[in-house]
Amino acid sequence: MEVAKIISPYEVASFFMARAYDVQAVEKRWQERWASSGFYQVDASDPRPAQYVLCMYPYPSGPAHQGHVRNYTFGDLIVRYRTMTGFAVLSPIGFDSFGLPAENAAIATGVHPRIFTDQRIEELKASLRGLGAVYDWRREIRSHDPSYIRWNQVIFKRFYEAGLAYRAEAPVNWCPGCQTVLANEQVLADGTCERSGDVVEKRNLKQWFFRITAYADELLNALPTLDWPERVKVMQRNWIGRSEGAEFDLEVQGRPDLKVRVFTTRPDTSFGMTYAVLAPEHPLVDLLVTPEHRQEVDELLQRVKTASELERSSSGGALEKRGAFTGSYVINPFNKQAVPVYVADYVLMSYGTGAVMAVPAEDQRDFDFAKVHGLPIVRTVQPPEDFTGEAYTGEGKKINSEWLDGLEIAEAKERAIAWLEANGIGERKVNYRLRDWLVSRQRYWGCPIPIIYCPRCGMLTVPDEDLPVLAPDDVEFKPTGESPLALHEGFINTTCPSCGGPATRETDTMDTFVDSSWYFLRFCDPWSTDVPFNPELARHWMPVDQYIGGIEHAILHLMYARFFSKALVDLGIAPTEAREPFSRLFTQGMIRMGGTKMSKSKGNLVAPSRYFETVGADALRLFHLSVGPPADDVDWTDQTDEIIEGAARFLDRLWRLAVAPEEVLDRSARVETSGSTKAASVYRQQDEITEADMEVKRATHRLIVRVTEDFDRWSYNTAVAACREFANMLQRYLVQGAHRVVYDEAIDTLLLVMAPMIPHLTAEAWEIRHGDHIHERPWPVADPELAKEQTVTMVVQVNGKVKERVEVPVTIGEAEAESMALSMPKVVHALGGDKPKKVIIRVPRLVNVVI
RNA sequence: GCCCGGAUGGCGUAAUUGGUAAACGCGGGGGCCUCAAAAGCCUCUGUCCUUGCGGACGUGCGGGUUCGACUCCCGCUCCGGGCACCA
Repeated sequence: MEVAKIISPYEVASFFMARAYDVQAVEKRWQERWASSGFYQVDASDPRPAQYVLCMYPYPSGPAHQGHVRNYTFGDLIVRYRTMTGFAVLSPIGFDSFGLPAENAAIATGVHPRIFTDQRIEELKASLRGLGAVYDWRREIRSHDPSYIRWNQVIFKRFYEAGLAYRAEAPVNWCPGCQTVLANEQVLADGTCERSGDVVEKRNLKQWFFRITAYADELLNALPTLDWPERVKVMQRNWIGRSEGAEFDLEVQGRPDLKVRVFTTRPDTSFGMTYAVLAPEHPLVDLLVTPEHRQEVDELLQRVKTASELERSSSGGALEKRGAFTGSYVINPFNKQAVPVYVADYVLMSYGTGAVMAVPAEDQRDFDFAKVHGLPIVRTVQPPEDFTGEAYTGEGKKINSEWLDGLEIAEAKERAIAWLEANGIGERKVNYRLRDWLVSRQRYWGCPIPIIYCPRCGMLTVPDEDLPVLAPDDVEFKPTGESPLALHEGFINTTCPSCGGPATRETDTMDTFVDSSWYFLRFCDPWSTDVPFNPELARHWMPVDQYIGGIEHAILHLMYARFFSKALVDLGIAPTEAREPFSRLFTQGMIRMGGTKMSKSKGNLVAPSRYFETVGADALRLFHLSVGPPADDVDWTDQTDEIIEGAARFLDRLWRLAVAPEEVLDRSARVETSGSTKAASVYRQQDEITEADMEVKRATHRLIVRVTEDFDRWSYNTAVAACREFANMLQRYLVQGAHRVVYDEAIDTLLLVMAPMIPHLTAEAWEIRHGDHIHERPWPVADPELAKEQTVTMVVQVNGKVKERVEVPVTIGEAEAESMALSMPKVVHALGGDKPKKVIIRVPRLVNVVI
């Protein structure tokens, strides 16, 4: 590394007073330079290898909150670091700008959602700039931009044409608070809306769906190939919920025209079926109910219909399983026995066939129901002798199962399925918990679904040349809950693209998760006007090398985006490289306050602007990097401000070390000499390199190794610790008399490795020292010889307890280490003249004398 | 209920392969500088016993493996998250 050209402190006496680190001015200056220089704008023609680093598309809710700050600090660090290591890093950003809050604000204040949203975007952009995060702003996308809406609608059409989008009547989750349909994923376990908290109701409506289930197997099978946090992959696996089993028919006694089809994952337990159950919504219920049981069943159905999701699931538990006997019987094909058919709300119409064979001995839900209704229980698996539970689901040998007796479960399953298939009664079947994605929303502030209904021609898509279909601006936002689109005559009424006659538009808009399901592809080519994005440009950048976001998107967004990517590849719109869109994912922890969620009032207290205006963005960034592992949650406490101030103090000290070393000396010298004299010079005059100098040189190269390794393993907190430790050492070195060449290399290295973390200060200090831009410098490379430790502390133990520590060369031999250890007074004393039983030597770290 | 994480000083945390537990920081104590303060600098800070030297204990709890365990194994407790009648 070249010798730094530093402005001599002797030239201007008041140098460091004049050039004291003015946080606000320096940060502003560099933010403007990064914005205007185009340094972080990259194109596919760039000769450097491509990297794509992306933070999740933010919803613009106004100024950034600390969760954003954390996210974008990590993202910015990677962008700057990878750029320094020689990559052309694509770092785009945009805004997930459709959604309910803007529309609710419009209802409350009358301000149009577009105006509201654009204001919020400007506020968020200001926060991002204030943080010093760098982006290729030319590529900015907003969901509500007509050019984006257009391609959203084109993609919807392609999905529709390929059978991936369809319209169906379905019982949907209706939130009375939001006055709209919710996806299953937006309904919490207790049956309330994740957004408003209202109890969600069931309604039957014609809705638009995306056929994500067509990709269930691929979404599941590709998970192991992804470099994602294991827990996110587990969540996705559970959400897809693949289960293997068999589906088969049960003949209805006395009704040769009817059959009840059931799905089971345990075909081996079929001999233990003692009854069958239909979901209340099952179409056969009406046909199977005998007149004498009609009233009882009707009462049950009535209760189920009015019961909210909440009641139905919470009462579920174990005991109060509600059900009624239909009066009909079905024949168990395995043993030809007739068993009663019940209707019960613990069976769901939406999974499998909506009907099950009940085997109480091997299924706890069936067991609970059988107990309440006095139904027989027949074991088909021999439980262990000490088994004290009710239903037994463990391993064991088959019993009471005729030709399956004595077999293990897995083998019995295969035989049972083979038997069903051979006899034409049923077959092997795989079911998924994953449902198709309901995308219809009865809302204004979203992407309109490009469909026209013609009384003569039926359902038609809007021709490509007429896209985008845009929502009209002249609507009234009223708290009636109905979408303004459904009330706007000018929007609804149109002409049929086929026959030219009068027709009406679809008034539903798309779930905003649609917008965020392909934006990362549009970022590759946000300028294209003839296709959603140029596939060659997408091929160049995709897949995203590092995707960063919150754990809260582990299931929904990440599943939808994977589905979209696969579908777009199959439709020929995206290149195969995009099939799995995010090769590496990092999910950061959440910011918590007072142990729970951030309240609005408290949330305001931690607005980042408060720190930008005082300690500066670098201090806030340094705090977020150092407070703990990036994946862990952060508790925002009383201590937090003090830690941030500590970060600011460190920055001041780093500034002095880099551009005003004489001040460091001055401040320390006052202690050393009680202020009577000042050292004559910052640096030692002698030219020879001493062992102390070599120690600093070696520490410098070790710093490069440490920080680089820590960056690569997402351990920013330890990278910061390494830098602080190094700075502490440099300060002592300076006070004790530094060799100028060694010191300059050390401080330059420290600035370089911290440049991705605290870009403003390092850029300013570097410019003063060298006159050029630190972020355009290459990442430092350690000399492996220098990075090696020369000496190490060897521990001498007696029976595993540390007795002595001694500095030894790393090259120490076993014999030397042993004799050194055995001659130590404490070891000699412990031995008391005896020979050690055993000596364990692990050079150069440890000798353990066992006596 | 099932599936994942996690538990280390007063606090946030570190220990990358089974080898010095507590790096780095926050807070706190003492000191220097100052008329004084702020800032800065130096220093101490796991617990207990001891005047000191030194010693004992110490990574949620109980066992185990090992010369040696924060780390591996078995059994628990508590906390956080996900799923929750998915047959």
